Amino acid sequence: MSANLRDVARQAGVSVGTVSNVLNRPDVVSPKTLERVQKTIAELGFVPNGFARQLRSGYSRTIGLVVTDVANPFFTEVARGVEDAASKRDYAVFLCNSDESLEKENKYLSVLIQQQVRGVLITPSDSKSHQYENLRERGISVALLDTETKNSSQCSVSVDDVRGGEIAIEHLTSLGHREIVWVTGPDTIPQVIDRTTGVMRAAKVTKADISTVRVPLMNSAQGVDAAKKILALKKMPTAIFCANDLLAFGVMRGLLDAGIRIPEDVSLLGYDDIAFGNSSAVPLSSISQPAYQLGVTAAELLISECEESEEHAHQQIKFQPQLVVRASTATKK
Amino acid sequence: MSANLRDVARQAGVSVGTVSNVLNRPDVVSPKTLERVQKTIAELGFVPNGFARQLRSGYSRTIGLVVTDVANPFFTEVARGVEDAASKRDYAVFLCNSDESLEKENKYLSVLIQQQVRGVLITPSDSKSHQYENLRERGISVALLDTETKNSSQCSVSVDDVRGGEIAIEHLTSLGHREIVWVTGPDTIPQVIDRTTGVMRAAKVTKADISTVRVPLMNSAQGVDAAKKILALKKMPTAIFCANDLLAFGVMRGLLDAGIRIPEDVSLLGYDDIAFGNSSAVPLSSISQPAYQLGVTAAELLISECEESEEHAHQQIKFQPQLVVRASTATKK
DNA sequence: TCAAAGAATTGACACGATTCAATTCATAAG
DNA sequence: CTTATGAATTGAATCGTGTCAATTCTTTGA
Repeated sequence: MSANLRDVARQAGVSVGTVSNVLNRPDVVSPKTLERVQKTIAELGFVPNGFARQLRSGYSRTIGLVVTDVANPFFTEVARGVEDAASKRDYAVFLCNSDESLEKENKYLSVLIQQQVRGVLITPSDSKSHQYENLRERGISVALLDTETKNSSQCSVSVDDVRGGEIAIEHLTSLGHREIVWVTGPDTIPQVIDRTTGVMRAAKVTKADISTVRVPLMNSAQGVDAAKKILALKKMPTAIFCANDLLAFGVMRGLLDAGIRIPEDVSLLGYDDIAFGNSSAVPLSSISQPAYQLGVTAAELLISECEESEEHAHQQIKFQPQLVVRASTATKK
Repeated sequence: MSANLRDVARQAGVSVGTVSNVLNRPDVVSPKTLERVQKTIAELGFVPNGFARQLRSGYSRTIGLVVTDVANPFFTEVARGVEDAASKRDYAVFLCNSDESLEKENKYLSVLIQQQVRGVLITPSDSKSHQYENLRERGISVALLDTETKNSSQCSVSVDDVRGGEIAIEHLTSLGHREIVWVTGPDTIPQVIDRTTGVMRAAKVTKADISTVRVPLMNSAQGVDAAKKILALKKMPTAIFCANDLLAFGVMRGLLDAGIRIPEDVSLLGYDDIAFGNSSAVPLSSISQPAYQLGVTAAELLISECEESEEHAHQQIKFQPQLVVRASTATKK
């Protein structure tokens, strides 16, 4: 079996306390012993047992990241940011996938509690959930990711989704579109709620006519379904705005297959600006979000909250979305 | 702070041993006490401390998954399979991203050792690595994912990459192509090695002429670079085969931007058959792999190895790739 | 009513690291 | 050569749970 602290101590001819010091406070041990112990550690291939360490210290160096869809490149980009930032601080990341289901989300939170994570970064799949208090009572920091928090008792890092919705409608109306279909997911998802708010607000100002097509999940298969629903409408819209790029790709495929041209017959706008956007059948115009940056910022914020819990001031950081125009949107003919 | 075993025991008026039995062997404790203790557990919101538990038992219910690129939809699909299967068995998954770097891979393996994972599923970023022995000595099971193992002392779940390479070249040559460019990654990556073997073998049989364009990473940005290199070639090929779809998307973009038509001027074939394939500018022909199934199978195999380490017989499972023809490949004119 | 068998419960010890008061060692000043 | 001081090292106690031999309680049959 693998070596433990005591083995190292015996081998190096020092006490376990000293070995522990070598690992955690190398400055208090003499250079000579330091070197000798480190050599022994290397020889035995000793790796400290994380559990024992954390059992004693009370804290782990692990954080949980709960996203609604790992298959969505937007979230993998976020995850990459989280992982890079965490790794820099020597934290490991548990990546969990809630699939937009509150049930799965709660299940994973339970698992994370058992794993005694130090903090959790979560993209809530439902606008109201009280499970988070539960975590905090256990001393686990929680920060909201890609969602703005209502109460200031927690950190959040988000992108202004209301503004994103506005920008989208402003863009489409500036191209002359007034008949717009808004393709979106369940109205329990925070991002959906906010983007809808922005859409409706901008529609009022620009006198655009919005009809909503709602699907249960925000992936590209559902986008194809949405396209069918749109084709079945009494009156075809002149523009379509989708709550994320995956939906938009599905809609695009559904429409192209039905012989509808983009953007000649209908303009199509996505949200997230995932990398594939410029490789799609018609390069997709979209609302861009700083995904990687979002992840990095969130992880740094969470870890700093974990480590300085007393003097930590909760922050709500909000990034601004940006319009990226490619080929799928054009002026109304 | 949150309650522990001792608190529950005191509150319920029993010993810690009994509470522990309630949790782990409820059959040995009397129904009356069982109920009382369970009620107390609920009242105090007690959740067992995973560390202490695992420290004592020596085993965690956690596995590590190391992939070369989380941003690649192929791997997120694999990861999804792993997670679903693990979750069914009550295991949590650490998802790590090696970015095709041996250094990062080793770093994550260290982290996984510290986290005392029960097993590791890994897509090696280099064909030879001895770190795995290190894990096994520590009692951590290791199974290879998406790579065939040479020695039968470990499990592996893979797709026949040699055959995949052959299928690809057979397809292209059957369309009349003889001048083919093989766009691929570093020849240290196992998949690259195997696919190259298949390519060369089939090329010999079909008398095709293969020239290789090698890029350091297998993502779509590198694909764009590869397209530039291809355009700079003395003689344009009539077909291009890419080691994965991301590369192919990049190549596609690079060529289309340069005014080259696909498949009229050149046929393009990818590998992985990721979901975007049918949404791309030109729907991409590709070699399909059962990604989700790969993940599920690997996780089940690994977990069964973990739990029945004595009577476990190592298995090498190999799936077969399949050709998916879309619009990016056509007969040579 | 009593003894024996079986069921239920107990509680000390172990897991492997961290912590910190106590001890030993090294150095410099008197 | 002593002593005072600070640096380095030690090792027992501790974290929260699982295990298991030992103990107590309950039931059963004569």
